[in-house]
Amino acid sequence: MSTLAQGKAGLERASTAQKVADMLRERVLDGELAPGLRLSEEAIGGALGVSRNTLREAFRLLTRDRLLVHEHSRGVFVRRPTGDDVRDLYAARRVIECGSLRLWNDVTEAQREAVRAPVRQAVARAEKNDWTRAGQANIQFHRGIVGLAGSTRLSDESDRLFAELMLAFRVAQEINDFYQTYVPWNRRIVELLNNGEIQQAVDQLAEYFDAAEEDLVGRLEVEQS
Amino acid sequence: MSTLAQGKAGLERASTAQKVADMLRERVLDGELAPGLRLSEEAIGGALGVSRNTLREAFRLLTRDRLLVHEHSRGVFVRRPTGDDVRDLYAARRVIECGSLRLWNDVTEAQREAVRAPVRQAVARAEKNDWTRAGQANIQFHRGIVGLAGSTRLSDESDRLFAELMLAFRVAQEINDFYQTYVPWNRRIVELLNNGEIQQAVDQLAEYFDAAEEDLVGRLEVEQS
DNA sequence: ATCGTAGGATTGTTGAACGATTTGACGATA
DNA sequence: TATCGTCAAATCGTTCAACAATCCTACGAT
Repeated sequence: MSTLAQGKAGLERASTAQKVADMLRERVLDGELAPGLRLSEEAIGGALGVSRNTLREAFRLLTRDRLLVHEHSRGVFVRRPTGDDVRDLYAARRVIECGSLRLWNDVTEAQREAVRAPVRQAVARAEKNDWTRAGQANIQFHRGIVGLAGSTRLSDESDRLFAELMLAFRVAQEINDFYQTYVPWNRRIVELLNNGEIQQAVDQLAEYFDAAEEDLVGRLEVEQS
Repeated sequence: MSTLAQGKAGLERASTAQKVADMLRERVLDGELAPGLRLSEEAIGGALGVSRNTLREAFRLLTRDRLLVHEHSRGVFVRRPTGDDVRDLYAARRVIECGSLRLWNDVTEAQREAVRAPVRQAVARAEKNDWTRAGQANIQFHRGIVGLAGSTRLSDESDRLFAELMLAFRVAQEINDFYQTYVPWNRRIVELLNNGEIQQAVDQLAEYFDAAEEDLVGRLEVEQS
């Protein structure tokens, strides 16, 4: 029964460490815990009402997700992506997303719609100048692309890359206006896909990555000083 | 100074949890800790002389690497990959490695050599019927391919995929004879690359994945019962 | 201004403790 | 005989307190 299988997910009690990690992840991604900030075990543990041991387990989880960095005997810090990190990030995205996009003709219609729908949303939100939500839709667009590959492992890793990129955006102070340039670009990619011009769509996506990377790295190195 | 930079890596004291995780990782990958086995906190912790808290940190690390699975209030187990896992794994590898291979003409000669050399090694070892080392060289071949992308994040994730695949091999009981069929295949791929026939090489690699996946899934579902 | 050095703060790790959950065996019931 | 509670033992989840190891800072000495 599918209903029972669904309920199972809800039944799985999340461990305290997992819940703490989820809470901290949100705080990091929404910017409340800024990149570079040191997370004191005592302070955070006290504020959240969990023991140091449990908190350290949560830290390990987020360190593995590359949201925190762990320095021996110095503590954990909110990751502060560098220009090199961003280059590495985009090198990975180029391979993953361009490779996934090439599968366009081999996937289900539902998978294809998971690429198209977020672009429509992004366009609509951009017209209302709601750049925050437009940005979220943009991420959904890229999640949809990776989803074409049909691998949860690949999708999970991509989610980590996206999260890390969000941190880089924060360092570069370009939360809102970044997507402005690229929404039409995404729209064009979907058009090419709908016309069956897969190779052109892949090329466009690659160019998008080139431009986005250069832009972000540039702003980052300025901020670095 | 490069010598100083090298020394730095050695200076970084690894935490106890990290060392324990590394030791357990070896034991899992060399088969001493078989897939499906439950890892008692008390037994393992006692044998290794570390406290339960530290051991649990190590477990978290390996769980994140998908070598262990954590079931709430039941403990951690050595992962036992299913047919679906293998399909997911290969879906990811197809995208990552085929996408990386396409970059053949855009990378340094050293990167290309990191693909060729392991194949020569694998061939030499296969001639001596040293299938264990031939298998290791085969992995180096695929690591080399991913390395073409130049992303440590992508390479790290691929290493996790490889490790998980080793577990699947163990469940399928096909440690030694598996690579026998595929060594010549890899040789052919390198030949195509050297001749500049990138697209053909990518196609061959994709076919290799198809065959390997089908083979492995088949043996796995037999073993499942 | 640079270089030790001592002291305080924080992390690394341990061991014990106790509630919560799972497991498996033992009967009771049909 | 098969199924269903019930209960005890084992194990996990989490906290707490303690101490060693390490890092950071401020203070002098040169």
